[in-house]
Amino acid sequence: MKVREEYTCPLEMTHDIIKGKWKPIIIWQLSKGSHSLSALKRSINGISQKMLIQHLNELLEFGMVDKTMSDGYPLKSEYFLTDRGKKTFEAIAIMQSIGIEIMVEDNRQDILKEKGLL
Amino acid sequence: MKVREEYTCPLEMTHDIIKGKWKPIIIWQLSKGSHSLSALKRSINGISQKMLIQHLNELLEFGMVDKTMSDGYPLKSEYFLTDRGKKTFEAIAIMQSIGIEIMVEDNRQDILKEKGLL
DNA sequence: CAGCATCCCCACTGATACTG
DNA sequence: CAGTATCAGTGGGGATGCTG
Repeated sequence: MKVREEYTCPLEMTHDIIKGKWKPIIIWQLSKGSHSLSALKRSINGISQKMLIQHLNELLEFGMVDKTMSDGYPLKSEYFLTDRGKKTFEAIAIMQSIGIEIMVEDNRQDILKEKGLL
Repeated sequence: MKVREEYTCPLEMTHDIIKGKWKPIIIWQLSKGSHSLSALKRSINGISQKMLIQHLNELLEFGMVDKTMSDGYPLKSEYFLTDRGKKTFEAIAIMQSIGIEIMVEDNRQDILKEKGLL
């Protein structure tokens, strides 16, 4: 993932972390209790395993996510949000509420109702 | 700009709006009082005029920004946040504060001090 | 179940030059 | 000042197949 070499404003920092297509949803699902790769994959509509792992690794690099591994079989790894990741979740929660408002204003509540968000 | 055709979750909606490289900073600067193209360009480090206009137009499409034009010379146009844009600014303000925290934790306060953010 | 390696494409970005 | 047009590079995203 390509990030600016120089940050002239803190906003650029957070944006570089958030801008990946799947990152907000991954953080969202991590906070909702999905911790294993397979659970995350199941809970995120349309993501491929490769993209999931790639974005998780980037979140690891940014210190938003931490990971535990067991070495026995079957393999089991767990991802969870760090404090920094939890803080970032707050921003993502607001993004979620904005998305809901926009969909309501645009009369697209159908999807929200389907998902029990309304 | 490419967006998902189908939204399975409101978060994807907001993310599609925010993901452009310059959009958060543009919204930030709009809320800080830069309204003309030239003022925005001056206040945003490293943006080209083309990218500025392109992102502004996308924000117009999403209903985050509105615009007024006068037809005399010299040309004068003004961009400003809609209510929806102001709401989105709230999320961006949080992103900004997260960025500040990260830079402090990573001992990169130098930039923040330069800009009077600390 | 968890994760890596390849290959490919297209969308985003950016530089430059031109117009009202 | 405000905006359009064109062209080129690249890296993010996705499909697929393999490994422990």
